[in-house]
Amino acid sequence: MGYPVRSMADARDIRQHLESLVTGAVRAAVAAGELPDVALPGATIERPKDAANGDYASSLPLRLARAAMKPPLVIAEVLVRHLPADPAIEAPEVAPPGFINFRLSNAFLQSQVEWVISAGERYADLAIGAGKKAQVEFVSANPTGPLHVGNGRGAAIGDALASTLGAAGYEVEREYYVNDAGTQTDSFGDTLYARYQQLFGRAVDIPKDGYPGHYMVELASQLKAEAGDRYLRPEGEPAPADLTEVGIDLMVRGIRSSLAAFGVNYDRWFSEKSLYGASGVYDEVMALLLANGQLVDREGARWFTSSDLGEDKDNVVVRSDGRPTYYASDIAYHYDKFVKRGFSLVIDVWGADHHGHVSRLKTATGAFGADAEGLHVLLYQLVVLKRGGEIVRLSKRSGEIITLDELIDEVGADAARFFFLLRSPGAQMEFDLDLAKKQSNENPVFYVQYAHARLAGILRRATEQGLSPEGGDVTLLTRGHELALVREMMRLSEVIQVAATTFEPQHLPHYAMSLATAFHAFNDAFKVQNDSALKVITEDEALSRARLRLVQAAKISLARVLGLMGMTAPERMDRAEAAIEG
RNA sequence: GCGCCCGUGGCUCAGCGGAUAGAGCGUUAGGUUGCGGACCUAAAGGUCGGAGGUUCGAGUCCUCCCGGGCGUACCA
Repeated sequence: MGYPVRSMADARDIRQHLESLVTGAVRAAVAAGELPDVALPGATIERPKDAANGDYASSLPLRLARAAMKPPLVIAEVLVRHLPADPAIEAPEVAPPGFINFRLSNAFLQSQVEWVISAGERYADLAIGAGKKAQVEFVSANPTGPLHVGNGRGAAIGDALASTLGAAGYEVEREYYVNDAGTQTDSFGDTLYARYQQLFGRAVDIPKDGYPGHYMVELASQLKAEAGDRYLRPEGEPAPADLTEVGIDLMVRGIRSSLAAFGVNYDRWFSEKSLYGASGVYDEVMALLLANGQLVDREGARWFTSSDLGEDKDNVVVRSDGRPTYYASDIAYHYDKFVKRGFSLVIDVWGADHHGHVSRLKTATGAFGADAEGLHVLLYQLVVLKRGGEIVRLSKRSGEIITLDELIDEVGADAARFFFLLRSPGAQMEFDLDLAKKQSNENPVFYVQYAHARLAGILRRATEQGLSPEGGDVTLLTRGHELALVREMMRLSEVIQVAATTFEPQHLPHYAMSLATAFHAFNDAFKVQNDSALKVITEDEALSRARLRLVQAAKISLARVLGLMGMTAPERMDRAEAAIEG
């Protein structure tokens, strides 16, 4: 009762707090002549795997043993003697082979419930990106066809990463780079015109390097429906000059709505073509590289002399026909990102088939004077689809793809996102369509969302009974299942910190599952034992309010991580017919 | 050939150089007539592809080998 909640550290800096306690103990031990004056390694506070070893542990004695010429256990005991009492933790313990284990005090854990509630939607926000501008560019698929399932993986990863960086304090922008210039755009336009002409009864073949997919027929139909024969030219004459652009715009419109259906909204759609327009970005960076002596004309083309900068070979930036390559566009684009717009952290989310491009882009980034360290290319591996036990390989341009729209239709955006995020980007993943749409306990998506719905249900029920969490006394929360839930809630900031610094969003869904587990176990504990003293809502009103306070905080935590993943946090679950018939 | 990614229980995959390698699904044995069981508890199941090395300590770092994927364009 009356514990000075605000004066304590919160979950965001408890590790740092413990670290400073330990280093303080080292200084004290050195001053007392019990330890030689040795250099300290950093970051020694860890999370023991086994809860029996406490909430946090320091391995400093193990690291110090050699330099201090003393056994780790002896060092640990010396340090523990010099550790001051602290309200956030119980008495530290020494454990072989030389750890110092810390257990958080109940008072501290209880205080976190209030902390979470006061932080609300911003709970677990960090400041590691404060004052820095970050950009996440993702999907950026060619607007020559609809998005497929693989693009969905990039969308889920990029969007979640952007949200996570936002939570870590960065000012974040989401961007889609529209490849509306270049050779693929041309053959797209040629295909579109061929399909368009076919609709008017002309016997025209699509170009051999064109796009055979059926969606091009649909696109032509859409064009005909919207514009009639306005784009038709006499037989044998070339397509009207603006047809390609109109087609690209239609395609981009479709891509934009697919992504919106997936819950992804961009701050900016950046046109590749704009690099060559009035902005003058392309001319500017090329002039810069030329002045640096990093461009040479050879064999009729213009080359970037990347081999001088450690690359395997030089690369063409201007073809012999005078048109810039994709590489040239990308150099200009990243010049725009770093130099023109001042992002200090730039993340490109690419499919792994582009990995050959990473190194030379970084080299170019350094060449125009930006800090290439600020550029992170996050590669994600292929998606293999599985349906009915069969593997469906996604192949580009085969015309036979499974679109993102179809995936959303079939399994829903939430489930698709969760499964995409669950796997580390670097691992090839198998996407089991049957599992993802299964509305049963085989599906972890429902497990997590159900936990949130249950939390909401409890609060709803309490309100009906005239009970609210207001004024709940958190110091009444002393049972194992209650405190275990608080411990799990506290991990969120660590998860955000790891995800935001390693750019690995897979930590989010894994954390969401264990938070849901902690809640389900808490929720179940009192039911199983049929012990009225263990119910969330009991005759004991004070205890009920305290538990509701915890429920409120848990709901905030779970909603936060669902939000970071771009998933909805449902107040109730709608059971679909599929589950009932089964 | 060279370069990058991946190889962890039956399946799909986590695992910031630390203490007995984890989860979900599947399997087995229980609980649960519920503030929404799409729940909970427990068990069985792995020489972390192989061999060396660094370290007080290696699934994690280094080298080599094996297997799978991708790249190695004046395509993107």
